[in-house]
Amino acid sequence: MFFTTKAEYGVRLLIELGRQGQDHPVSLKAIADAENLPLAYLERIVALLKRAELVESTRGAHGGYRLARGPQDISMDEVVLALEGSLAPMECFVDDRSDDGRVLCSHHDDSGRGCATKLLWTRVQVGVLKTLAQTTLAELIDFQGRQVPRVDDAAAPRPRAPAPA
Amino acid sequence: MFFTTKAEYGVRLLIELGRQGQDHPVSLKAIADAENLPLAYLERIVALLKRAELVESTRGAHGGYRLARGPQDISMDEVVLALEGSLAPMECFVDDRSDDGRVLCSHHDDSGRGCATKLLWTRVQVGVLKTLAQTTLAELIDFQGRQVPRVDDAAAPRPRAPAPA
DNA sequence: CCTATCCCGACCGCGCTGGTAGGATTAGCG
DNA sequence: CGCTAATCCTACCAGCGCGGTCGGGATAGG
Repeated sequence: MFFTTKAEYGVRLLIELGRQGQDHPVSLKAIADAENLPLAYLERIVALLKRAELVESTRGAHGGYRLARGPQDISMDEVVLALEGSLAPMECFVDDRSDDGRVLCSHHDDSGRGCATKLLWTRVQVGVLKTLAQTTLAELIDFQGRQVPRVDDAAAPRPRAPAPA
Repeated sequence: MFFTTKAEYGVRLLIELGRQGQDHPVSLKAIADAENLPLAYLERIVALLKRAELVESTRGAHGGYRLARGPQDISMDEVVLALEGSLAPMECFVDDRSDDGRVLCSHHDDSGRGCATKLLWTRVQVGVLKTLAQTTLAELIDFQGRQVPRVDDAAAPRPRAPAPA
């Protein structure tokens, strides 16, 4: 499993916020009901999004949350990073918090030569980060709008058997 | 964490086998010593590789393991798939074992509309699978050979501040 | 003041990961 | 014919992180 439900729920939450528009705050209760998610758990998740300045909150009665920016300005790398902490593909990767979600392998040398898996995990990580960065919240909201359930709606470069049953 | 140590150890194991050449079998003990890994645990890992027909074994004294094919014919998607089971980015993705490691989301509909995160996770998964498929064992072995420790040796498209301290 | 909401910290069961233990089987070698 | 080096197999176990709950505090509208 790459990601935990934190990422899943968090993204669902953002989508729900995006659907509602940014004029009025939406209560967590409403989102929890709509998406059928545990409210108490959502509270902890939305806290992560707030710390990352992806959502803003209004306290008190009729309060709630709203997106801090337009959905087209929210890319998924920020979101997933905020929710999951870091995106290390492997345990030995250690966060250097330079600017983006890059992390580095801490095995510089066991037994003289460096660890060869570094190349592999780095490639994977860069790939994932790039994929996430290229997907915006707006896309997901839009996707959910159309959604006549269809596989291969993603980036599915599979020129294969075109004839279904 | 994307991957567990099974993937890490398994890949290291294959690299070690690749370095030794395919003429004589290499004992797990030797690999465990060279890579400083727990032997008993390696046994369970190599069993996965054997089931996937990535390595072959010779029993008895002076036995051991060797690669089932040349390192340039072993791509990492096969390897990681064999070691980790499936590559589902999210829990709701369920293995359909069609031909490659693709898996599908099982939430076809909650509350009418389909789940919007599907687009995101599918993209990530396809990306990872592609990255893995494009990396061969031979590359990793070769990479370890050169290895003057260097970040940005992977696919690092970051034209940024060129001047370090 | 009451209530809806955000906020925060403590707690907890469960499953999986990483690792161990112990033994059975197989094959080269003296 | 045993000894020993190796693969093989199954059961076991501790620790930890995930997913989730609980209780209560702060805050603001009616």
